[in-house]
Amino acid sequence: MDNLDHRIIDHLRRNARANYGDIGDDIGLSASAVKRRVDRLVADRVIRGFTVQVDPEVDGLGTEAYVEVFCRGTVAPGELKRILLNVPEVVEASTVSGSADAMMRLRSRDIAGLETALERVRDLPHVDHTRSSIVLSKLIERNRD
Amino acid sequence: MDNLDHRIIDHLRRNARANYGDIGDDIGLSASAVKRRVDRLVADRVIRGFTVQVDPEVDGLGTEAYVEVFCRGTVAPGELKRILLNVPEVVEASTVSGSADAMMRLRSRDIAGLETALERVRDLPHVDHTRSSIVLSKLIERNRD
DNA sequence: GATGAAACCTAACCTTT
DNA sequence: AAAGGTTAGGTTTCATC
Repeated sequence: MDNLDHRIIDHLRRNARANYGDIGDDIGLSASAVKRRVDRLVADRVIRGFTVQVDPEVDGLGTEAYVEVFCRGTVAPGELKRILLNVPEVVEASTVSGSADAMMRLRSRDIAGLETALERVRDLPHVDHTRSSIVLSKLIERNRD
Repeated sequence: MDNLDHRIIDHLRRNARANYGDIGDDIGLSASAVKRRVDRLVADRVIRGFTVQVDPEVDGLGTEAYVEVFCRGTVAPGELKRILLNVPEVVEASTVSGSADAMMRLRSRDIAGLETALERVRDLPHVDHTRSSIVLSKLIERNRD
């Protein structure tokens, strides 16, 4: 992870479909040297994937909520992950410090979709209750994912 | 924006560097038909850009927290946005339903960086207090951004 | 959807440090 | 060894039909 790797990542962040020659021209390496570095970055999981930024309206998932999950007793993170993966609306989930066991981000078509997803989460084993904050309007979104 | 466009976008979400031929094989179109559609999706700004998902440690932002913001009185969303933009650690912010006025996601180098960012948030005008949940481990991350 | 020329990817081989 | 450059082939892109 030297300076050249950082500059390659910067370039790919701006355009993940850039060709190796152009990246190389930018940073002063040959195309094949760039390819070798990109391959290594992918193999080392420094680069997790190449993706596309899409107009949110497109997939009809305009409704979002932050939901804290409170469990009964102690639940291992792996177990929690396994059970939360059953709810497709769960876009993100992390164990957190504080009184909640986990924080999730949910995405759905509309409020009704959110409601059914929340019912499913509350019916999962170990889950005691949840506490939701429905997103009213997005103020800031600085993409670094 | 028909079903084929959706399937192209799904494919690109999984791998933004996929070639047109492979996408075509997946959905039953020729490479050139796929290219025309992708070009159109980009021109129409349905596809906003192609980017890369990188290990957060790489840019030294391995520590993450969800933070609820509670304000004194009522604050307009635009005003809240303006003041939160002053804190670079705020990666995401939304107004939310419930007792908090906003939910933020913060990213920083380490816990100390999080602490100073939180101090800055609490010192902003209108902000009364905050409630933080520091991420211990990420369980799920289904990318839809 | 097909065609073909230009551009690109990629792996093997060579050079340099 | 480790990292970059060069070459050459097969593949992909992309404008045109």
